[in-house]
Amino acid sequence: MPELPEVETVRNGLAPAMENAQILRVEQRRPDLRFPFPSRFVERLQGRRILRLERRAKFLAAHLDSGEVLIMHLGMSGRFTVSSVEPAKLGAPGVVKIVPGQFVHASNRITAHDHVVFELSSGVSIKFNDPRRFGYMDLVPLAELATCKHLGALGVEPLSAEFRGDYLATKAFGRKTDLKAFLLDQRVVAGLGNIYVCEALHRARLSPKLKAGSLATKAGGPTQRAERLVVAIREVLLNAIAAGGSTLRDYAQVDGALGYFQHSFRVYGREGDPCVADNCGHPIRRIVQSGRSTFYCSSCQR
DNA sequence: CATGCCCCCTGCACGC
DNA sequence: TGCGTGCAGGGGGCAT
Repeated sequence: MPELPEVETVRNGLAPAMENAQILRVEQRRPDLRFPFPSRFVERLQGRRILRLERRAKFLAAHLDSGEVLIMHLGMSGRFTVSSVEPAKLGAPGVVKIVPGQFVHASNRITAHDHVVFELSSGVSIKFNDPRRFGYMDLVPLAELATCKHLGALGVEPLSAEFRGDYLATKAFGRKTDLKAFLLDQRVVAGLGNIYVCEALHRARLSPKLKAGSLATKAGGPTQRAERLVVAIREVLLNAIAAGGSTLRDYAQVDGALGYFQHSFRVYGREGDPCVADNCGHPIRRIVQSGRSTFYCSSCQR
């Protein structure tokens, strides 16, 4: 699920409960997720204080007062749920579930696929639930954070000042791969996934089947396509974050005010629907690239 | 190095 | 109702 806007939304939801809180207790309910948990995982967390919670690409990074950083990846189906340990104390039903940007009431009980539970001094317990177990957690020293195996090869953050047409052109120069696959490559742009690549390409009016190399001129500079793409990626991500991300599954008790960017999709999941671009109306097509669905308008995306 | 394919895992929607 | 098939927001690993 979680692409950059969803992870950013989860970070925003978790940060108030996690930052400056002490980890009182950790329950690790299985030996591995996608990868084994690091050795002595529970012991290295319990008693530590969380200094701050950051997002990098699709990762969450909780900086600890031990000098280590807890890295968390949500994979496809990872979710965090925050519930108050003692609801009465906080004076509310007090139970908040953080799905991509959505806050819904959740039970305090352990349910299927709850793999990790953190109990914090801020009075909440935070559960990590991940049915498919493509997510994972790791602990790395702060000094090695930027170069560790998880973050070391990542490209620039698309919402940072370094993300510009000339950056894309440099990365794309001479590349024969599809523009779609190029943008999904986390070493190029860190945080895009299948949905937002489709949406950005439509907004930039670029075909997902173009060669990535067409973002660079023969001299290696940015083409007009590269500049359009930068603008479109920024715009779609900012709009999605403002909407609290996208939620593709239905939840019984959803706070409708959050996580509604799925209603703003122009192509994703809309095969056969008329293209909403001005004066277009051409039916949206679904094709498969790199083994994943691509939705696009073959008329206005060139 | 770049590229393409398979795989990890569970749940769900759909067709018969 | 039950069952098989295909597909899902990610990305590591391996062959070519």
